[in-house]
Amino acid sequence: MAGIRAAQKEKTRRALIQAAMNQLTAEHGFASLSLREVAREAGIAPTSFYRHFRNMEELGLTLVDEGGLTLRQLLRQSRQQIAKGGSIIRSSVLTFMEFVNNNNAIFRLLLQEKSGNSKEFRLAIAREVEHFTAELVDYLIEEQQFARELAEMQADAIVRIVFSAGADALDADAKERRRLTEQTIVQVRLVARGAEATRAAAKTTKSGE
Amino acid sequence: MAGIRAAQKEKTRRALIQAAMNQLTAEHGFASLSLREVAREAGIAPTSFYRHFRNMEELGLTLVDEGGLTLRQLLRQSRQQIAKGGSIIRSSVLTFMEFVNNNNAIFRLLLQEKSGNSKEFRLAIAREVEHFTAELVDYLIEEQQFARELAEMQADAIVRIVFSAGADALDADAKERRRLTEQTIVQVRLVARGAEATRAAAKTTKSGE
DNA sequence: TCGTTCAGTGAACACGTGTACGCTCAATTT
DNA sequence: AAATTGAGCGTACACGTGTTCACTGAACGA
Repeated sequence: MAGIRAAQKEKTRRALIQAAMNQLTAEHGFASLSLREVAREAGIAPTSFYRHFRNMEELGLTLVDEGGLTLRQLLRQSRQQIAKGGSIIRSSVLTFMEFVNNNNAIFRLLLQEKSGNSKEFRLAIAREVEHFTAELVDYLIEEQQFARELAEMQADAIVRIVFSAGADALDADAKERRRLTEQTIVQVRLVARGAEATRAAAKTTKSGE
Repeated sequence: MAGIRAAQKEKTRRALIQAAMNQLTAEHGFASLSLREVAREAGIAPTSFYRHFRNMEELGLTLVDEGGLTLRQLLRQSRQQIAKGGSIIRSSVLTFMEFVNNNNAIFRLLLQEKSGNSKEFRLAIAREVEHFTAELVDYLIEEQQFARELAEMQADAIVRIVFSAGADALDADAKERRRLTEQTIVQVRLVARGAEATRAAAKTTKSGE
């Protein structure tokens, strides 16, 4: 009942996934990944690839899924750091940047395929980003008592800024990355302050009627 | 002195650029563009390509340059139009979204290669984006009397938001694109208001010392 | 008018690609 | 013990790729 056979299959499946990851560098993206090279690095014959994936796209979607999984781990981490106190904005941005730093290849894949050539890829990644935004919206409504519409505007803007900064961080050295992180924190606070001012203005208007 | 020869060369050069544009679709990005196909569509032999560009990368960089130039000219125009009244934020965002809509292929190219696999591309596009930001910074300092640092934070955040929204607009239908445009205008105003509040707070602090 | 320049050509080359096919042989089932 | 399954292999094919090279002939400068 050990399933020697199934275990071995899973093992080489992981080898294929790992091989694909390894070949994803700044210079060599998923689009230019070849079935043969991936198979070679995984230590199997090119034709054996088909025992595991119908084609390269299917492998790619698997990678995106795994990337999304890791991204949700980040979200959980971030939420825990908020719970134990400190600046919500600072700790969230720091956690995000740390993720980008530690999962270089995956974040790069997500970024590239976000505006890549496969609609299926684009939709899959858009879904991931929406999760991120939705959780931020919930936080703003429940913890900060923002009106839904204003919370959505704010959250969407913040996510755009943070992801965009994450993209820039990929090409940056350590020093530049620190600068970028601090800048992002300031920018997110700018948005938060703008939303706060907007809320205050709305209240004044309403009470002045 | 007409330069029949030079004129003809320029003509087929334009044909090559146009051919490359035509082949840039949502499903078929620049990376998977082939020299031979581009040459074929331009109506010349594959080998003649080299009379105009050293390789495909050079062609791509030309496209990036042209796209960036066009966009900057449009935005400058739109900024000048505020002299005759109207919201500068609204008209700038509208202009930008119109560009995205009318120059689908180029904007897609900019987006993809922004986080693509060629360092030279990434740098070229980063340079274009810096141009936008720099012009916005100048405007904020000269026309709105912001301090340099605050102007830079603000401008950078705005550019990130707008470009990110532009990216989403590529996959959106007309209705969704309108919603996205209005949302972006609100978000940019959020940032502007946050910067305004920050400036006001700083002045209060200073005069209170 | 005569030599030079040079955009465009066509054949050829070496290479990497995806994938179809039939085979092996150990794990598994009957 | 015998039959079946299926992961992995090796060969082979057709195809598109970038790039080389020697060439043609019209536009050009002297």
